[in-house]
Amino acid sequence: MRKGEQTRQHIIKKSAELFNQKGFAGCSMNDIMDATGLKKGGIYRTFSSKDELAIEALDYALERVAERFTEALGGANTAIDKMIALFDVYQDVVHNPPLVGGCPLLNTAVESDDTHPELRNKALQSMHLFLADIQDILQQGIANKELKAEIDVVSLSSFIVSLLEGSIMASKLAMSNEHMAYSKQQLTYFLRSLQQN
Amino acid sequence: MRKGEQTRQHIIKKSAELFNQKGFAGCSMNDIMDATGLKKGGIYRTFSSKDELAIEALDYALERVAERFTEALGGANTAIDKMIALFDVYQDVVHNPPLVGGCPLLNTAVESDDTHPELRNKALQSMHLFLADIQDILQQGIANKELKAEIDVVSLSSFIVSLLEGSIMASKLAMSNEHMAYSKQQLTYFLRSLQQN
Amino acid sequence: MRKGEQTRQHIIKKSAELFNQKGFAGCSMNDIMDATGLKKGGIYRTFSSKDELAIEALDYALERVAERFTEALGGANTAIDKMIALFDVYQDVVHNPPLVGGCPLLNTAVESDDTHPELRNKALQSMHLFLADIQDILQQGIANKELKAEIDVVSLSSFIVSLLEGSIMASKLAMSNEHMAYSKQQLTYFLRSLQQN
Amino acid sequence: MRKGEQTRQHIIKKSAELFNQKGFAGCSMNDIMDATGLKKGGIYRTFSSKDELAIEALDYALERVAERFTEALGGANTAIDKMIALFDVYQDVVHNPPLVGGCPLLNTAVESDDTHPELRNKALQSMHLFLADIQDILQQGIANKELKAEIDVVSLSSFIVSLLEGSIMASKLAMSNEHMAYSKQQLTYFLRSLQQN
DNA sequence: ACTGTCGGGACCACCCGTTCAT
DNA sequence: ATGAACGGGTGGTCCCGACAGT
Repeated sequence: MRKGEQTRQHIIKKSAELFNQKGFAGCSMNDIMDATGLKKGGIYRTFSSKDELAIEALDYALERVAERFTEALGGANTAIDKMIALFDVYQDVVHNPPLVGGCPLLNTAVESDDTHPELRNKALQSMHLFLADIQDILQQGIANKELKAEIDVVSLSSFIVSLLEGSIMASKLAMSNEHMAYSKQQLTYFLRSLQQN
Repeated sequence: MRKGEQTRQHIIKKSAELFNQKGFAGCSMNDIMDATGLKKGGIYRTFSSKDELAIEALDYALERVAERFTEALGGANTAIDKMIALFDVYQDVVHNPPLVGGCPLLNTAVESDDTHPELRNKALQSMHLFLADIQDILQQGIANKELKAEIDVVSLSSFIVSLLEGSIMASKLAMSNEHMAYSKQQLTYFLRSLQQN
Repeated sequence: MRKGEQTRQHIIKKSAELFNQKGFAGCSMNDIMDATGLKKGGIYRTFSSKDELAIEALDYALERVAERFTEALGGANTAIDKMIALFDVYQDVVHNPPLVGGCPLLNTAVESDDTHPELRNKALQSMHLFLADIQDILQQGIANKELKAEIDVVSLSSFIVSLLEGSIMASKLAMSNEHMAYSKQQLTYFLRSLQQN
Repeated sequence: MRKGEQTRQHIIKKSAELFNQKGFAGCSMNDIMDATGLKKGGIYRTFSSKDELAIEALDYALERVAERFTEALGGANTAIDKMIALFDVYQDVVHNPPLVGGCPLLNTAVESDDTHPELRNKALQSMHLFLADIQDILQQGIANKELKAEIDVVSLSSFIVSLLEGSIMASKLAMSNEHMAYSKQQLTYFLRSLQQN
């Protein structure tokens, strides 16, 4: 890897964490300078604006989290187990989240929905991909006769994503993983009621 | 109401809306000046800092939303109906939310969890109150033999709040109320499975 | 005069001198801070941008010089004497110009002709006014039978302005008033040849 | 010509045009990078600073214009015709100047007289050479009995240079060659009055 | 007594001319 | 001749304190 590319990745990684913790508006280029150890010139030669950096950092953050979901899904067999596995990715969101600062999809969505269309769109696309993956898994579960055929997979996948993100918010706010655990527990009950007997 | 108190309420109302849309860091005192029509002196004589204003504005915002929830609960009879009624408060979050900018609990939680302890605490207290209300209702449902006795009301209430907030995030992000509707639908199925037969 | 208006005039005066010496691009807001004794906040509350300040400062500079020309013209009787009087305004351009830095019309024209349309326009309008004044005087000279009737006043006035401005440039460059004096001398010879005998 | 020398000349030519249009302070090294197609390193390996480049570029610019004057003088026979020929070099200063951006002597003199002694000196030397050339021609005219013997050639040459430069300023400002034409016309009248009969 | 004008100073995102290893 | 980095400077905004006019 070329030197510049290394620096680029370094900046992206550090700023992804900062933006995810402090938000786009709440994080200054000085913060990023301090975190990366670079000076203004070094950052601006790589990224032409804070906006551009934020977008690349968000891409990075969403990818890192997506990888963690993919890993988690790989360790589960049934559709229900896979849904539960999604919650395990954030089971210790308070002390050991997949990305420091919590879920970048949630953070970006909430900050940028009324203010920053470009970031909003990135988050939206990410949610669509997430929903599509979950729909595939549920469909598979129906095909495998694990789940009842009458399930509305579009509705159910939306419900699962909303529950996951809401639980992350609640647990981070309360600084306690209990809300993650409760949601996972209730979801387990619910999904069992959707099993084909 | 005294003149000063009127001004105070006016500032709070306008700034609550602004903070709820643009966030604390993303909203300047100039924005508030423009929205209220007052000058710096007028605002600073009433509130000693942006922080203080933000806190009062958040109180206001949380109260307004709480009122809407109380109203909604008043129109429902059973525990299950009441839970569904909560989702109806945000059923048109995209075009007609109880407060412009969406849910202040969600917005504040996400922005301030890593940055602003005072706001975080307000949001946390609000969530605790919300959870307690829901727990009471569920308990009542159990007492009334509407709901099964073995339900863990702490867990279930947490699950419902998480689902509600996550749905708000998803619907605002997608600029479509469908996610609210899906969550309400799935929750309805789930709660039926918890009914005492 | 209100306090703010005093400050405003103070900023305009100081920055007019700075811009006239160092040019628009060559003069930073920090230079203006130092010269005025104010900080950024104090300047930017009065002028919304460097551009706006530059325009007001140029207006001021052009007016100050125009006053000096008007004064000089008042002290002369014949058209020829008035033309000579114009050169006397800048006769000690090296050590005692009407505005420190030299002629704002010349300075602005040369710096902004390819770069800053708004300033260019101000300078152009000023030149048009100057030309019109000179034309009036020449016309009067013809009417009074001081000057020959066949004189092309448009052409002659343009010639006089060009000569004046070119002389200012030459004298400032050489740091010697001799070029002003030479031009005045030659112009005197020339105008005598245009006298009606 | 060696490769390095070619590059050097390319940089000088392009930057001479840029400096002549935008001025020294108004033109950044990035502008020069863009115009030359070279990167920072490539420019700084050839010139050790922006100052050094500006000086070399000014030399180049002044030489190019001097060549044009020499050419023009070659096409004229009498002293008076030669003086007129000088004005023809800039007769279409608006659309076809000898160097894009206008007269480098004028531009440099006006920008640098209060700010950049080194550039100022270059311009001053150039004016001295110019004045000397004109004095020679006028002296020759006197020797040839074309012009009256009592002419003060120092004064007259200064007058002619001032007129020429002032006309360039006026025409560029007005974006019309008329001021050049007027000055040439009036100068013609004047010089005729200096002819030996 | 109260509202708004005025100003401070830290900070903002970003660009500058420049250096140096490659 | 380039690509990478520097660090101070750019124009401009921030939140806020002080104080003057009514």
